[in-house]
Amino acid sequence: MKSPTLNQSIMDTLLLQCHHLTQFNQILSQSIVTGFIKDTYAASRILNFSTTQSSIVNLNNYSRKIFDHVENYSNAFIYNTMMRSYLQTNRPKETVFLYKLMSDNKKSVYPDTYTYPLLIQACIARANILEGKEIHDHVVKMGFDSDVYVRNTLINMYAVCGVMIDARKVFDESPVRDSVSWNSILAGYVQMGDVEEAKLVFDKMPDKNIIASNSMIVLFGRCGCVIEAYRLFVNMKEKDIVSWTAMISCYEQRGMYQEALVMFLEMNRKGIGIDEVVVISVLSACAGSAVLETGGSIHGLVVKTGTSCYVNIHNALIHMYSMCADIAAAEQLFDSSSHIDIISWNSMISGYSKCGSLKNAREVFDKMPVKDVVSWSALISGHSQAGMFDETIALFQEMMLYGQIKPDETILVSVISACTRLAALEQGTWVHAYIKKNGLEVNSILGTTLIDMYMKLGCVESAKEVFYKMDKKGVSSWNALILGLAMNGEVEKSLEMFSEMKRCGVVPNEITFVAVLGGCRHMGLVDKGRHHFDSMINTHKIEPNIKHYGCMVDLLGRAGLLKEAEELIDSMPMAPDVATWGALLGACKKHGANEMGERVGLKLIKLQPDHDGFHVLLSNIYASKGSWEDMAEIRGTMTEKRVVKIPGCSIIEANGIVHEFVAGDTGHPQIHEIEEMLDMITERVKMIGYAPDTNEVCFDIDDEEKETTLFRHSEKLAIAFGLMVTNPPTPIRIMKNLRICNDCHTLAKLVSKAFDREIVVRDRHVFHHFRQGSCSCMEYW
DNA sequence: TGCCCCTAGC
Repeated sequence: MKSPTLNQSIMDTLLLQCHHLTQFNQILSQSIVTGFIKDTYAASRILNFSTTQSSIVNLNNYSRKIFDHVENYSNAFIYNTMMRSYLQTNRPKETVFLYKLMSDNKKSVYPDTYTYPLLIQACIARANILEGKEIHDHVVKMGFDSDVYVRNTLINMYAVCGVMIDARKVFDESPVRDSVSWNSILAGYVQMGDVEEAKLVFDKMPDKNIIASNSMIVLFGRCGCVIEAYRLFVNMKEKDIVSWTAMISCYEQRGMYQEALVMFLEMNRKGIGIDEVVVISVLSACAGSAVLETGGSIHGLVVKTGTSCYVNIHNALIHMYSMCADIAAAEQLFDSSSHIDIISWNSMISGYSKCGSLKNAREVFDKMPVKDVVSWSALISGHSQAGMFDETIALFQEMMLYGQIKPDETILVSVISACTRLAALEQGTWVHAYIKKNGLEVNSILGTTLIDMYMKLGCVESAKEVFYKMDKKGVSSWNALILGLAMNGEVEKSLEMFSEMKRCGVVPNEITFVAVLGGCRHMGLVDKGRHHFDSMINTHKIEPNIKHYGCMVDLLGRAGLLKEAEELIDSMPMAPDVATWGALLGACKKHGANEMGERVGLKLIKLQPDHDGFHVLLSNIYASKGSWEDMAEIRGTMTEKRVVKIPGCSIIEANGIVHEFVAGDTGHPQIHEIEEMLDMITERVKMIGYAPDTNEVCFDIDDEEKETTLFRHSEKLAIAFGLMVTNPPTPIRIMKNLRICNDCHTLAKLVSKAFDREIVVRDRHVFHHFRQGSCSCMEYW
């Protein structure tokens, strides 16, 4: 019986004015006392209120109370309302439970066409496709499968679960299809990234509504079809904020930040308005392009429109300022946050790293209450980019020891590059083993980083293995392989891979040609070098850059074609740099072209007065022709200008520790043993024909002293140490900062034979693999 | 009496 004091319209008014829990409780108790709640209409109003006004009422505490009071079950209505309440408050399990309750209730209430869409949504929320299929069977049995709402929800369910065959079946067999049916099936293909099928569906659509068009723009954006996205966008009869946002984020994701910003400005001019989504997208574009000005004015706009209170926008602003290297603005926002989100903490780490303030980055990191993989990644890659390779590896080890975080691709790439730079092969191999053991995906970037590491540390076979196992090889992967093979003396194989690359349809870029020409240079392949240089310009339409010219000058110069090399320098469209002249100077030294050498050397010293190498080369040219006075003058200039000859330095990794030797070094703790070993080496190699090549030491000193200086070359110390602390068949791997000298080269060849050990020396330019008395460089370096 | 389906960002 209805109370005279409470009816539907009074209740509606009361609920409209209800802003506090106490008021709600009054309405509820009045409904219960008067018995008004027994009516489904009243109960559903109260239920809906408690679902939508979660800030006032916690539905969990009330739903069953309200539901259990209902007596009038004339149809499924109250069940549907209840199911929707559960669904909207993220309790899909209870939605399904209620359906089961309804099916075996004794009041003979049956599900209707409204029940199934709710129920199917509950299955989607539970990601339970098996349950969904069961419901689909019920739908057919109950005869609701002709209802367009039910069918559309089924299409949607199959589509979001990725079962496009079933989605398509429901779609194709539908007696009636409305725009939602088309949109739902299209959404499935969009989600799968199936551009071809999506295009077919979209083309067939009778009316290309705004939702479908927006989805297509999103899909084109994700697949990188920017032009198609734009074509669709401009042809749309009407556009909404979603269309604009989709187009902007399409540009943003392809790195076309300028276009994204222009589009945002146009959108503003047209008075479309802004929301949280578009602001975040355009702030990402500002962050990506480091356009601080635009970022700042968007910040102003955000404050004006009051959207700055969203935590996501706050995060995006901090990220934008960090990436634009305006660390002060980022700090200000960060410090003013009432609650700091982990994304903002991470942005601050990246921001400090970007500014090179690694100390601050570490401080922020240490203060963080909870760290995720992004935090570690920002810190580790920050150190790697700052060239702090020891710290990069130490942080990685710290992270692994901590144990909670699985490294992501950025971290792995940073650590592997650090290993490459430090020649820490053991550590690098460990990281690779970790990747394999954990089945992590080796994508193009990670694979290329691994190839680069193995190649630069002289492990050609391991590099090749990585290359062949890669599913997607980018042009950089091929470049790393081609460059690496050439570096390791396998120039023929390198050029073969270059042909193979072209055969696979991969378009070479300018870096590829640096590698190819570099390979020709290492082996003195003048004709091949000329051929590739020409084909780069004429076939591949790549303008040679200064590096390509440098390679060619070096190649021609080394082959003794000094005049042609100098002519090439004269023909360069850009000003030759020190490396180009340096290559010619080196060639002059090699071929005893003292006149040209003197000319080029003096030019170089003018160009870069503080470079040690040119002074040394020039003084060596004077020394070799016996012009001791000129040489003394150069040495004098060097002292005057405080040009110091960079000492030769070799590093060798043994049992996980990197040992460094400098020429003339006496500081190593095991120096006495090393010297004894050196004596033994000398005796053994002298027996098979070694004679010290004292020409290498171009100081004006006597022969005996020359020999001693020669024996203090860093690579000799490293070889001796390597023989002491490693066992065959492990190769002795050494990295040298300068080029290996003639004498050390001869000695290494003989040691590899006399001691039956492989020695791998990476000098400033190439690898030398010494095996059984010969070297992979074929005497050409 | 009423209620049910499809679109965008980090």
